[in-house]
Amino acid sequence: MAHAQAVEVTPRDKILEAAEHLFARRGFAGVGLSEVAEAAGLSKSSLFHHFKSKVDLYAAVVGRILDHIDLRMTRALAAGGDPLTRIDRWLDTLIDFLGENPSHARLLLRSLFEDDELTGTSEEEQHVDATTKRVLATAGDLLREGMAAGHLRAANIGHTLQSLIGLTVYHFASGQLGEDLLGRSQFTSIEIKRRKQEVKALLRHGLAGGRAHSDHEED
Amino acid sequence: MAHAQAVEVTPRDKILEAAEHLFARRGFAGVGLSEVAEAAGLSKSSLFHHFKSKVDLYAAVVGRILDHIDLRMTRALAAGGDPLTRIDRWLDTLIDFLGENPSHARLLLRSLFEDDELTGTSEEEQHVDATTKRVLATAGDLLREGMAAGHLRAANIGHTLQSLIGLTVYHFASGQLGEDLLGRSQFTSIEIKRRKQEVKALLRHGLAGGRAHSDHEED
DNA sequence: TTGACTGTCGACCGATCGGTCGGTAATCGT
DNA sequence: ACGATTACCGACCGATCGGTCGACAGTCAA
Repeated sequence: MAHAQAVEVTPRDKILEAAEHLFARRGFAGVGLSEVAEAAGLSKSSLFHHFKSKVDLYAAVVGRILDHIDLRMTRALAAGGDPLTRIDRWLDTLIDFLGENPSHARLLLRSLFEDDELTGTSEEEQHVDATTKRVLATAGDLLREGMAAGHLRAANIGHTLQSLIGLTVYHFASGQLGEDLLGRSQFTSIEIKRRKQEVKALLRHGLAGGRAHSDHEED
Repeated sequence: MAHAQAVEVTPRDKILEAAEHLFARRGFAGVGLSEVAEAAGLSKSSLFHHFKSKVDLYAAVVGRILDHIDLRMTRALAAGGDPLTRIDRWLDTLIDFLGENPSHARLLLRSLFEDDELTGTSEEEQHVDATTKRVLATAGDLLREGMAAGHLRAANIGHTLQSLIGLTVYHFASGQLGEDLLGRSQFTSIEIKRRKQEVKALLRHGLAGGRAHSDHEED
């Protein structure tokens, strides 16, 4: 038990870390493996000892992020409560996760674009697909539950999920444009907190009527 | 006036068209110029006669899309009406545009990611920046106007713009995932219409309370 | 001590990358 | 009729791409 994997940072993890940064910034095709190798402190040949191809490495990077999301979402929902409370906690957890690291949202959004062509037959890629579906199915169930209980307006589930992704993942993936619109980085703790407030307010009241509506609620 | 540019499809346009498709699908780094040349029916060397570099071509492609958006948005707002009507028309116009061609939203979203590094000193790239800022500034003014008139809840302008982009551009850029969630392509006329309804409903009522709220409004 | 296994590496592969160059055919204004 | 300009092309460039291969050091079980 001298070198248990608890503390030790394996070379595989160093590669994944470096690759995550690079893929998030420049995309699958925009990153060379020599670059990844250098950032990970290895030679290019050594990468192929840990991953059998570039697409395999990419899938592993995306899969790791999805695993984190899956874990934290599941944990957030397991805490119980009525649907509205759980949706709130679900949103908080998601936004916190995306706000932790600028690479996360970028990579997730990019993976939507890229994997349309990345064939998708390897084990790692199937895992990505399965985890994505699992996370989204859970969120869909949550919405359905809220609607059935009358806490949520009856809306199209698919479109609503798309809206939630757009409101969260896009925001933290928007890079310089988002920063310009906000006046400061999306990833400062104050802006992360504000994003939660704005998204929740939008989901509660829409954009309508400061005057005609009750606006005495605050977070 | 034998060959006025009204009807004629210039080779430059053919290149832009081909490049738009390809860049939208695989991104800046993922597309080779030989591929663009072939799709446009030209040799690679000829590309450099019309565009001085790859980044110049890319900027021209993005710029052309932004010009279309700018034109149609401006026209939509010029028709007048109270703020809520104009916001509605602004949304309709945007969603119609994004729904017309799957490349549009993809390319716009991709350009957010890519241009963080694409230096941005050329004339074409400055034009892209300027047009983006103009479109967003117009939309921001529209929101401010609606809030000042009391038609809209007082919300953070930057975050609200981000939300609107997320609700529209992301949706049409989401590719296979969005298709899976919807059960059919985002670009069928029925799903485009539905997206308008769902976004507007979200902006009007939020997600809250089918039971406690009035739900007798329909589009 | 040995043989198997793991991790790392440099050298190398064919292919493709963005881009240059010199030349040719057509079209233009004068 | 003619020089200039426009559009296009094939041949070519150095660099980099993803990926392979054989060698070498370290660890561990037998």
